[in-house]
Amino acid sequence: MNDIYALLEENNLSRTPCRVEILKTLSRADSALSESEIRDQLAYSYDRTTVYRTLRSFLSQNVIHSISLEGGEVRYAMTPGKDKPHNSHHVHFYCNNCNGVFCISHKPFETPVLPKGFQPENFDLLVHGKCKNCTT
Amino acid sequence: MNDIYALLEENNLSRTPCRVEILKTLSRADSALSESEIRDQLAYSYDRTTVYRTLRSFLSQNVIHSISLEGGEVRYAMTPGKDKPHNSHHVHFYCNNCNGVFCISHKPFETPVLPKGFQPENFDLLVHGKCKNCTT
DNA sequence: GGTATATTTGCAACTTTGTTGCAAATGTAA
DNA sequence: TTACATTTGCAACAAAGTTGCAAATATACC
Repeated sequence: MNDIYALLEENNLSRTPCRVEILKTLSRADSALSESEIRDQLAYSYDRTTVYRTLRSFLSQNVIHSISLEGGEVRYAMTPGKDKPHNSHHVHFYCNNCNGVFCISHKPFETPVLPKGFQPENFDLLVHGKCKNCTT
Repeated sequence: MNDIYALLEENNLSRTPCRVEILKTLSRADSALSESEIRDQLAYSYDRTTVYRTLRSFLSQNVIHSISLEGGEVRYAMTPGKDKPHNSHHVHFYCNNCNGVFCISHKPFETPVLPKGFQPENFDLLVHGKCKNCTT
């Protein structure tokens, strides 16, 4: 709980109930949540717009990050180790079975050689498969 | 043009003007297009629903594939080498400058070790940076 | 604690996208 | 050319993205 207050303070975000609630929800979530899942899991119901805007401001401060799935679905999760030096390699895992999305911590991974003229800056890898809960 | 007819035939899709148009549009596109970009570039205007459904059927036949960007934007592009053996590694490049999305052909790339219990099936890598047209 | 100021919320409104049902139009095969 | 299977356009509605504005709330200062 203090972590959440600290996180808000670090990012110059005032401590409002909606913000605290959303961070609590995302913190306790096992996997990344969609906007509507977040809304459904809030203890108190906030306006759609408020949740939308709160997510925007968390995103812009890098308090949370979004993961875009096939077909355009978007999920949100706490940004792990926000304070650590910027990491340009991100790995997420999508479970074909339970539809869960997990942030995978990892060392920078090998990246493919790109055609002449392409200058890479960062890498988002989405791995599809079966997650730890679904591989019996 | 004959390629397009052949592609439709191979996939048991009847040769309708809308389908031919959409494939022509995607074929001549340098980068992946959004649904509305496709609609705008068609020589004749088809109903939104028709374009939507046409894209669905192309997707399900793997004639085209979709790329999901940050924030949930979706782009579509021809599936290169649809007939080649299934490739579980996909690489796309998003240009931060011109917003173009490019399919990158490549050899299978090294993938990071996943935590215990996660069973990978395929890998989608989205590289952000500057594309060949924008690196002066 | 009380107040002034800067933020955040809720609500209305509107755009775009995703999606379905249905009847009319079109493609395909015989 | 007919007969049947598909595809299209249109109406309709849900969900998501987005903005403006006034009311409610948080934060800083006395």
